[in-house]
Amino acid sequence: MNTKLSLDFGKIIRELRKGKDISQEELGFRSNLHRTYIGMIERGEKNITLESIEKLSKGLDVSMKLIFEKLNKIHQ
Amino acid sequence: MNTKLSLDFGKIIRELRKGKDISQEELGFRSNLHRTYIGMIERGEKNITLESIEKLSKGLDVSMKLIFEKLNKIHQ
DNA sequence: GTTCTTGCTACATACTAAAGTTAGCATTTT
DNA sequence: AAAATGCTAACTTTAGTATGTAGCAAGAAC
Repeated sequence: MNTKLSLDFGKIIRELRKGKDISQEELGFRSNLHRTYIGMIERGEKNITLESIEKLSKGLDVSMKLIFEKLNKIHQ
Repeated sequence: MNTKLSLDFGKIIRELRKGKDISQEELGFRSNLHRTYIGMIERGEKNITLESIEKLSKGLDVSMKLIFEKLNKIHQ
């Protein structure tokens, strides 16, 4: 992957995770995704699906709406 | 699939498409996705990826942010 | 009023690209 | 040194593409 979109999305996830001050592993637990997969997402290497976006949003305790509001600001 | 999330997402896409008064095939052309895939998404049968969400949003001429605002209202 | 189109959608199947999951080790950071 | 992250590689599952069939509605047409 590594498209502008996946890179921008990863940046937002990393920013939100750091804002909560938790590790990739901890976010992995909270969102039921593997820690290495979290890393791939943050690096923009994967094209995440809707279900996984929802898992991440729950793990980060934010709404998907918020994620896309942030994405809207930095993307394009 | 056919999770609550994919069903809710599909409902919003169908609603937006009908609002533009275009067919699944026409939306397929505009978003560079296959016509049958548009149908599957609207029926909640597939777990769409971020890239395809962006394609759909461009084809529908709305922002991803708007899609998730609408999703937020009906989902959960 | 029953036959032709015509357009749209549902649905089945099959293929191939890539998402999702995991393990292991290297590298960076604190 | 320990904790966190990067990175690779292998594997399973599924998204996404493609083609084809069937059904339904509306409308025109003879």
